[in-house]
Amino acid sequence: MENFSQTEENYLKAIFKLSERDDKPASTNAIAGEMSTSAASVTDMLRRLAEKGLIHYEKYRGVALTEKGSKLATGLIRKHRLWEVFLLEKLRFSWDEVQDMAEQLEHIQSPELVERLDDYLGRPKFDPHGDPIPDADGNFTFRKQVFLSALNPGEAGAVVGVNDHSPAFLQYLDRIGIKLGAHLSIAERFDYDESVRVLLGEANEQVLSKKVSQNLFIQKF
Amino acid sequence: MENFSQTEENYLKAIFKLSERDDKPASTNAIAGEMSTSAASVTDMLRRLAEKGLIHYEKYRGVALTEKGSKLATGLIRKHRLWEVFLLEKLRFSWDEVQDMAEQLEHIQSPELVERLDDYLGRPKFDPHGDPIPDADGNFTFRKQVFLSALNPGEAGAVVGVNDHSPAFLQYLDRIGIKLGAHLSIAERFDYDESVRVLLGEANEQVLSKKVSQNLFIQKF
DNA sequence: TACAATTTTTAGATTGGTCTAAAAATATTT
DNA sequence: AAATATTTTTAGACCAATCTAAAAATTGTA
Ligand SMILES: [Mn+2]
Ligand SMILES: [Mn+2]
Ligand SMILES: [Mn+2]
Ligand SMILES: [Mn+2]
Repeated sequence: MENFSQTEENYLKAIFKLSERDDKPASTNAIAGEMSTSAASVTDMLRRLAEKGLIHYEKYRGVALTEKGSKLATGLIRKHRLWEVFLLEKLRFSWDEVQDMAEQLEHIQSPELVERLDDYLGRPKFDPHGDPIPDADGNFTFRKQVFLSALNPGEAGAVVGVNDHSPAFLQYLDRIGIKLGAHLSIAERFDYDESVRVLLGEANEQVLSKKVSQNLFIQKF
Repeated sequence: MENFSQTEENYLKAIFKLSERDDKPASTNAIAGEMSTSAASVTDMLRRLAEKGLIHYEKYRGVALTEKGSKLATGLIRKHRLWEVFLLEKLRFSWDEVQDMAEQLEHIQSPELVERLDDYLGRPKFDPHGDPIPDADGNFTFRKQVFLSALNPGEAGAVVGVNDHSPAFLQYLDRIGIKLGAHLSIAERFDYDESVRVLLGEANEQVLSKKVSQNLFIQKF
């Protein structure tokens, strides 16, 4: 397999993420936003990625990954998430600290290393944020989950993932005692601001804002 | 601390290695050889590195690292060797496989990661090839060692390092049963081709070529 | 449907890293 | 010391990745 630059790889990941989000071609502007770069730079790069057969690109029409591009992006996500597990499980970093390091580690080129790492970590299926880790063939484990905001009073479930990966949000969750696997049930929903009162575990009651409830993935019991 | 490109970092390492080897300024050609690039490219890069205060550079006079450049190079070597230990000890790679991966991993930017990794590995003082791992302050553990070729018949010691890091040499050592820590003594020296007959451990006798004996570091008993 | 707003692309420039070929400086040999 | 060989630098070019400003295309609205 050819090698690609870290920049090219980051573009592929960005396009993958955007297509996954909306399930339609990613726009130049959206990619520019995701990559914190100018639209002009994106157009340049799209031309190059198309030339290398990594994306389908028609001027003004947005872009989608080709099979090849998709395989590559999935591989990057696999590496990113495995390294996150390593940093958390083995080096004892917390879930709000791993992003920047994984962002670099995902570009290490060595198929053998990825497989050994996967083995060493016990072939985890999810990363520290609850995101699925694709297997070596690029298959994601699917999990039935809903936003906390979609639960009705009386319903209960386990926290299985976060939608917002920002350190600020993750640290907030640490602070109020919510971590992956935590059990909770909806005690009350306030129409006023769409906040919810939840019972966490046995005896910990908290009111969570609408924003928070829209960023927590719950697997219903 | 500013960040430098992987290329700049690799140049610093090359210069460090060359200065260490001869203890005098590194020449443009020597660096070009080390980096597998043209002398013209090296001259270009030297100008840039000098501008950034990483090297002392006078046209036609060769180059030496500044304090700043030396600190940086030492940090890279620290990372490189720690990652090698990780790959060997944790991921079970062999000593002839780790070079390429460590060459990439050494560029991961995160001081915290290095320290955690060091901790995780039990603060090793030497890497899988017997090379000393500098501590966080850049201090190398010094070890009294000689080339096997410098030993006389009757003398004995332990193999503590290799001078040649090529997979071919390391695989050869694996093949004839020499690994770090192995005990050996000189049974006989042949003037004809400067090869030596050594006793390895209890009962394993081998004749080693001049070339091999010049690439093994021995700590005398 | 025409005009305005927005998005996207193009044009032209810059920086880092590389190359080959030629010129200049240094080192070696006679 | 002069001639020759070697090393190093310069000149000029190329590619990847980026930028700003301007032009072109598309989309939304009156
Ligand atoms: Mn990345
Ligand atoms: Mn994650
Ligand atoms: Mn390297
Ligand atoms: Mn080593």
